[in-house]
Amino acid sequence: MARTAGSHSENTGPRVREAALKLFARGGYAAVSMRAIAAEVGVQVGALYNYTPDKQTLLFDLMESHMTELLAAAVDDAALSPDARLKAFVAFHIEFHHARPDAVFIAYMELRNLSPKNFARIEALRRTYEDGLERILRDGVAGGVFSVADTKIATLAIIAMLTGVNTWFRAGGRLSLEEITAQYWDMVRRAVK
Amino acid sequence: MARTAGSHSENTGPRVREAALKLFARGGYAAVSMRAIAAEVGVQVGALYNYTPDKQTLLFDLMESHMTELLAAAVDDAALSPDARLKAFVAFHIEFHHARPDAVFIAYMELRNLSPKNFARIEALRRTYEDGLERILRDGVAGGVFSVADTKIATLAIIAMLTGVNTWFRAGGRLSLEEITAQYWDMVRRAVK
DNA sequence: TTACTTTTTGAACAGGCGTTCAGATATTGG
DNA sequence: CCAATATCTGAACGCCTGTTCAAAAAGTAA
Repeated sequence: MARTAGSHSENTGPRVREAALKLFARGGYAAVSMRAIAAEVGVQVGALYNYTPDKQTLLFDLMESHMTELLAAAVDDAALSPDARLKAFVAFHIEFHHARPDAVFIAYMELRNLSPKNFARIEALRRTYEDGLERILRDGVAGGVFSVADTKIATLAIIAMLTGVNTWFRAGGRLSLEEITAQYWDMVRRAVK
Repeated sequence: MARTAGSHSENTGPRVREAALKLFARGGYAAVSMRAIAAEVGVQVGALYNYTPDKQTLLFDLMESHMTELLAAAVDDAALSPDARLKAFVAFHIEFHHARPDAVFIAYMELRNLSPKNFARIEALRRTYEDGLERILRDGVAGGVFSVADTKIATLAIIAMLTGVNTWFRAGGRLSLEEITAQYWDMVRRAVK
């Protein structure tokens, strides 16, 4: 056997990435073999190397895509009030992360499996995202509507708090995501006031 | 060669656990081989099996020890005011976690590598810890000094926020742990007021 | 010294790992 | 229909995996 009927890189490529995303999130990068990814796709292991030069790059590409999408989606309208901008950030962060639990999990858990160079690139993207929130806080402090001792620490604290939702929230539970978002916004708002 | 000069289980046992803790935290459970742990201890791989029946149990024992120590150390004096109790909790959580970054990292990252039964036991311990904080919040709400819409959500939000310190704080940086603790207490206090 | 226990070695087991590549088959364009 | 290209298979490479165990050396107690 060789090329299979209907095979096409436009189909197989995304399916390789989807399978890797799912399996890495479920079992961890180190515990997932290339053969397991191939089996999930329904292909022999050698075929994966048409779509990635190696396993490490496959991981990095997933993380970089996630961070790039995050940055592209995180729009901040500096014309609005700091309060409105912060509220929008809270809602955006919760919603965006909730919609892609696997990518979020990987982006937070598999940093140590990146080569130093790849790690630095992902970290730079993350810092850019954090800077977006810190800018809001700084503007609020400058305008006298927020009161935080250190905007960098408040940034990290807020992001950690919001990202934590992903570790426990499951749709269909006691509260809807909207209710949870409202409560987090309430806590964040008061924490910086 | 066989038994080595000076070898004794009271020495080797703890060193096996220390090596496993360090290497699991650094590289992840799945990526760390028993041979790597043995090399860190300075022993051949077979010797490890005098100290653990298998790799999985070694991981579980590390996590269970950590959670047990956490629960033993987290004392809450219900005679104090909710405010004082919450402040003590914040300081305790930051300090306790800061003192054992490897164990904390493992306890949060390697849950998926536990067998279902072991996972359930660790989760029960974690829930017990969370319940301690929630009790403080509930008492504060009942006494009218705290105002939170949902004590369970506030519990999870606060713990996520505090645990986040471990991901970025390094001694010798811009701020001391005491200053950071003060700022987090400030944010937590206002978030529940 | 002797008998016994504790601890470690070193080799072995069966199987899994990431990666490579020649060759085979399917698709595409002329 | 034919030639060129895209895609996949299947086998192989050297190496690493968790675990087991007989044998050997060190420690202990009489």
